[in-house]
Amino acid sequence: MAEDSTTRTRRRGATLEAAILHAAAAELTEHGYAGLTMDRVAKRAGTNKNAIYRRWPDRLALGVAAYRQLATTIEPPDTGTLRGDALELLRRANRHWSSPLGAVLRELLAAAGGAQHLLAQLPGQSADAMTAMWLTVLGRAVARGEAAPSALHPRVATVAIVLLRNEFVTRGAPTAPDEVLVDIVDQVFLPLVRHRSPD
Amino acid sequence: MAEDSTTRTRRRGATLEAAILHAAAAELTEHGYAGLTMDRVAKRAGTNKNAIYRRWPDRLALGVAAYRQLATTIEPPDTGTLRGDALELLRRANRHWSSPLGAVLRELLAAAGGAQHLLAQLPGQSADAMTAMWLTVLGRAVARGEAAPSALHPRVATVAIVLLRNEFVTRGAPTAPDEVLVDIVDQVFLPLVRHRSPD
DNA sequence: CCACATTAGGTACTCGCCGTACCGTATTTT
DNA sequence: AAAATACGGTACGGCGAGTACCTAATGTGG
Repeated sequence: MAEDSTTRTRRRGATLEAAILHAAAAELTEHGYAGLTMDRVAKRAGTNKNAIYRRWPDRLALGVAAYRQLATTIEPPDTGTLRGDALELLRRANRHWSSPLGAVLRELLAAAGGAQHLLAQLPGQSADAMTAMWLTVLGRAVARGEAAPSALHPRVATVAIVLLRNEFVTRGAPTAPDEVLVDIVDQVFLPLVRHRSPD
Repeated sequence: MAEDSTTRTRRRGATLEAAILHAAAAELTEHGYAGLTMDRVAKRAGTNKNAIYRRWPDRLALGVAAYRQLATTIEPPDTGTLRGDALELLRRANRHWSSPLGAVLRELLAAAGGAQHLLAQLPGQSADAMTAMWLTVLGRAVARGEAAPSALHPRVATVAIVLLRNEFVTRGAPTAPDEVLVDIVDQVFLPLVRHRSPD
């Protein structure tokens, strides 16, 4: 058949799915989740809403899937000191949550409410991954004698990151000053993991 | 004029405002914020949307105002021990966040995004009020010698409640088991405020 | 190489709900 | 009594989610 400039072979399957996700990710960065509309995604992907609804049940699911495209997974740091590792982790989180992408993440978290199956798909958000990272860092510190073994406790290990997240939730803060991160580490995290009552 | 059964003197001003708020509060408890529609509130209050929009700029503002009707302000406990006070505060928060009203609060927080002027109107949510309560309790503990004076630090004082809130945010948990509260107090809060590095 | 099953594309539609406009009428104020 | 104010009724514009239905392209198995 005639291949004029606007005609390209019809996409299907994985190709089309990738195009939709790409379009959704672009819309997400430009307009946020609130401004993510199915019609615009469809138009931008050069297709229509049917193709989207055949793949994702609703707007939220598409939003989560598109966000995953944008988020990168991270490796635990190893600066040699617990203080350095903790600060590095907090700074990474601070950068991410301060970025437009962080704003999108917060919108998605809000929209997901308490739907675990969706929350679990948000990288760096699944409580398990975050906890594992802090336990890794803390485990090395225990081996170096920088922290008490009894500190290897999920709730203790993640105190710092939880406190930082709180800064974003309660203050509507766009970004947390570095002093806050230092404060969290020096006033809360390090005292907590160092001197622990023998229980 | 004839007063048949359906005719009552037309309400205005504060009377009407109270009726609207009452209706909105009822809708809020029955359907949550997501299910709070202006049309239903108007109908339930026996008026129409005009009367609402003359008073509140949009649905969110009405939702916040209605929530305030439902939420009660609280006094700091005084059980005689820091552990008792802390547990009591956490249990109160747990009860509230577990209740339908707590779900509404989370919806409102999500919808408000980072709009301080609205966040500030949510009782028990304004960071200041919460912080003040914990500092009060902690101050008494310091006076009793149960905690180090250096623990009188906003971020330290509120650690426990922040951790509990985190349970609700990350797990979509409907309620936190009491063991979690005890764990937070004994594993994190008390160790932190008791043995602090002289710094 | 052809019949058939899939799946994309196009379009139009329903539905819910926010927010606004207009206008007549009751109540208050002067 | 007249004027100003605020309520009540109703209708409407707009947007966006999700659905229905049909046509056309693609791929697959015989």
